Amino acid sequence: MSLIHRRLNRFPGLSSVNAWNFQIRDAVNRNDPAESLFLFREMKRRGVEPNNFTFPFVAKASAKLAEIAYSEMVHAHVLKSPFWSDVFVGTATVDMFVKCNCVDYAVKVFERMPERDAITWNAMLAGLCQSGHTDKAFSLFREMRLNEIPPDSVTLMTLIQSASFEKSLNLLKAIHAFGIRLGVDVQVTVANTWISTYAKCSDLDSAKSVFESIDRGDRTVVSWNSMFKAYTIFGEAFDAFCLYRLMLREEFKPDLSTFINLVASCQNPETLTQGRLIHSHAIHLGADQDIEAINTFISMYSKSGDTSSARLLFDIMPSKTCVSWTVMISGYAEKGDMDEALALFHAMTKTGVKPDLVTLLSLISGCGKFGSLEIGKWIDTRADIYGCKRDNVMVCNALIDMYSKCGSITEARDIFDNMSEKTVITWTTMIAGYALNGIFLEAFELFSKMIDLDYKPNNITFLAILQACTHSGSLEKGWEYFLMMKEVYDISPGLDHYSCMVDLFGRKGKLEEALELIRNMSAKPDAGIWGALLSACKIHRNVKIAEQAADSLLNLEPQMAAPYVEMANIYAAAGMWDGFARIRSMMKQRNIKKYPGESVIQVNGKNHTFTVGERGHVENEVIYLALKSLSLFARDEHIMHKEQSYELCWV
DNA sequence: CCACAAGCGT
Repeated sequence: MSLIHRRLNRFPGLSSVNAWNFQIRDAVNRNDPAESLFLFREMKRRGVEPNNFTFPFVAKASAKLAEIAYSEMVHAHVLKSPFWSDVFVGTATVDMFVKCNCVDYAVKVFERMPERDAITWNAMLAGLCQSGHTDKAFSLFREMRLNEIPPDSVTLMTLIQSASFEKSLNLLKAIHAFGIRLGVDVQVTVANTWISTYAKCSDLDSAKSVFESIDRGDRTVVSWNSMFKAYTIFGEAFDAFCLYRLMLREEFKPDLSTFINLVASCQNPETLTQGRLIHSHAIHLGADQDIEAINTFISMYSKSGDTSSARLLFDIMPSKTCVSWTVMISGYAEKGDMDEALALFHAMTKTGVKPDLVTLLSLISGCGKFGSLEIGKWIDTRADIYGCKRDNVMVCNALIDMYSKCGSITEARDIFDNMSEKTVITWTTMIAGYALNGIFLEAFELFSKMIDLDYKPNNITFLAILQACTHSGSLEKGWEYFLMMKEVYDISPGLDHYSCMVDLFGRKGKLEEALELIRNMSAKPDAGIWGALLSACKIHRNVKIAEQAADSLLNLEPQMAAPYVEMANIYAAAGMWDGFARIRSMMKQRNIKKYPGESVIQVNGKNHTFTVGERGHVENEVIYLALKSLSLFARDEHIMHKEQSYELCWV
């Protein structure tokens, strides 16, 4: 208080409103909204009445704080003052409520304003667009036009946000066309927004053509960066790299975002070299010291399989954020090194960095993928300690997935049952869990329950339920779901769905039907689908269809050994030795080699490799004895499942 | 004495 006193007394004119106004404005501009609001209260306490300039400043401060309680207070003061009808004050209030995520309040203020100008309309429009009230936004926009408020470039930018929110290409094209027809001045910023929004709406070509339409001289580094980001979204790492070279040739200076967007396009081992080049160029230009950039580089290395480079960068970075730790942890978790991931997690909490949702989710999903049930349980019991409540839908979904992948289906179901709020993903995960664990009746039951409760299944839900059908051999049920998907939910089946159906028909020996289904597909059948048909032909010894399947398969992937081997076996089983010989010579001619499959399992951090027919492991005898008893056990299980699926025929 | 409100890429 004394500090304030001293500061206030330094301004002789502080008895006047203006002096207070400047203090309040300065605090906002210093990015100290709390101080600004404090000064406002102090001013009121001393009996100085705010004027029409005071409120917009205070509203801006409250908008920055984004606390509804403060905003309501400011609004109450506005209403009590004679300036509530002022356009500036009203617009600032609308904006304040928008920034507090209180669109309803903003609308109320907007509707009561006796006078509005273009900025008021734009502010209101932004509120509706940003909060996802797209329909309301467009009806406001129509009203705006009826009131003959000419839309400007800000209006246009605001509307683009709604297209971005809806991820609707049609909407975006409509707004783009509208902008062109209206002749709104095309500033670079507008063009840059077109680029990134086209990319978000999955239209890379339009993004490219907008970029190319900007005059060379008008392009800014943001234009280039937006293009890199676009290529990254589409996974076009090489195009991004070529564009970067062009950028340098045209003597543009890359900035931090350039590197962040550019290196983000390198996500797999094939692009590792390119990622390295970009990283070294960033070092060369001194753009490798920023924490966010380093995080992106670490992510690039670990996703490309170069964990040691990732770790090196991680270890030498001077300070680490939650993202840095999370990127490194998920690098290990995705690779299956759960022990190292967990060790790093401990180190993270020890350092005092609080894990966030992403940290937990990547750990949990790693446990599921690699069957680390113990670690998974450990994280589960501590989830709320680390700031992620166990009632968080995403955490619960991940836990259901983890438990069911580890075979603990009852624990998965327990979480499912205790969730206060479920999404389609929750249901899908649970159904997939049952399918994976061979508990098909539950999967089907859950699916109908889900529909009874008015959840709308999506393409992944249908994939899960079709997989349940495939694994239980329930052809009729599968066909029913397949039709339901198209006819009731208007979801066109993807390659995976077709693959399931081909598998189902194939296993039942209905090879003609399977082939017919493939022929009627709208999309081009992929290797998985032909492969499913081919292995079905092998079971049911149908040489004719097998030849077609193998033929299509070899057209798609001529270097893949499996179809040759499969086909050769089919010929052999049918006693067609000339066919067999033809395949063998084809393999020889095309230099196709079949490597025996390997199976790797990690025990206590050591890799153990097994190949077909090989008995070289030190503990060979124990292992194969255990394996034998397991397969006897599995046979019993199998019979049980078969009975279960017979039951289904009566349902 | 001066002045206040809207939009945009990572």
